[in-house]
Amino acid sequence: MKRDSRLSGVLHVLLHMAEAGTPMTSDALAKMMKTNPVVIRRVLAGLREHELVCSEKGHGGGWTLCRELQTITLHDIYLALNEPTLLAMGNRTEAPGCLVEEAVNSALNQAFQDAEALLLARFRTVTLAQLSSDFHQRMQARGFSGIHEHSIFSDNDTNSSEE
Amino acid sequence: MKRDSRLSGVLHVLLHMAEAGTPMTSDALAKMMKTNPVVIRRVLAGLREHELVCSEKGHGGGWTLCRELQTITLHDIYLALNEPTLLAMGNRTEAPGCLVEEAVNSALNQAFQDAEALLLARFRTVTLAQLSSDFHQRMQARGFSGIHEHSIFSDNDTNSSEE
DNA sequence: ATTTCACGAAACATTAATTGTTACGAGAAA
DNA sequence: TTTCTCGTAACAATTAATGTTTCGTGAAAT
Repeated sequence: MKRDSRLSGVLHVLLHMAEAGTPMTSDALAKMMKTNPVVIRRVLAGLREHELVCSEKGHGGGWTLCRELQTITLHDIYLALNEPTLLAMGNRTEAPGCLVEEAVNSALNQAFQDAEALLLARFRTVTLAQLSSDFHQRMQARGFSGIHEHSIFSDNDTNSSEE
Repeated sequence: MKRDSRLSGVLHVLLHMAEAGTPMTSDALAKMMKTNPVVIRRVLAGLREHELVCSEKGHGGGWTLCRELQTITLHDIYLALNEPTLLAMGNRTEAPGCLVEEAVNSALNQAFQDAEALLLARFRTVTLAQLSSDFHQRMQARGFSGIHEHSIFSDNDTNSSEE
């Protein structure tokens, strides 16, 4: 079964937005994520409803974070993504009339619920600020000199194009 | 994202096989699971490779459990299903060149790995014998009198058809 | 022997979910 | 008034999963 990478993708996007300081367009984000601008808008529209990001039209418009990094947890983002499925497995049917099915569901549900609870608990403990801090540490470790250079984020990002 | 219910389904099937005593045909199992006999064969073929079930052709043939219930854990079955994905979410890319991505992956992977480990640990502790025992307790609780009746397993199962 | 029953396996079809794309509208700045 | 950007709906493409058909093989019943 294929894994949903929207949470991972959104985190990537939000951290880049935090670094940018200025609004980032759907086009720019789409290129970073190697996807389509409309897909970016679709996902960020959900975050906007939860007031995690703001969008502005017109010249100089685009997407910005509208809350402090340290106030946004992974759980907030998970909620803003509309609580996507966490586990790839589930029971065949709920509301079974079959006693075998009931016994099976009961055993599996205990395991599934505990795993979900663990994940959500973790999500609550991680803030965007922590991820950002981790990112900056990695930059230090890679010998970033302190002021703007090419390829701050990656060897592939070409957003620091012609200057 | 849709959940994979093969584990749940296989458990259902195996417990019914355990109750039956005699070989069960793919057709009979398919009707129970409201699916196609070929689908049943596909799934059980994997279990056969791991020597959890045996199949026999011809009259009186079908599928039987070939190990004792108490020796089969959910983890054995999970392995026999070829270790299906446990979590519905994953990282956008591994092997990132982007430091933001690295920071994100690192944080998420910790949570994901812990949740997976929890699930697998649980799977190791549960045997088919326990599920079977749970099933029998549920039968008692429903007032099963002790000898064969109609609808042992469910109000829907029509395998105890004309007698 | 022949028929019937059952699995084995490959090829193909269908379905459902996700993702990508196009097109057009509306607001804001240059 | 032109350009930039998001908003939205409709549509297309892709992919994974599931279901179906068909024919082959072995085993038991007749």
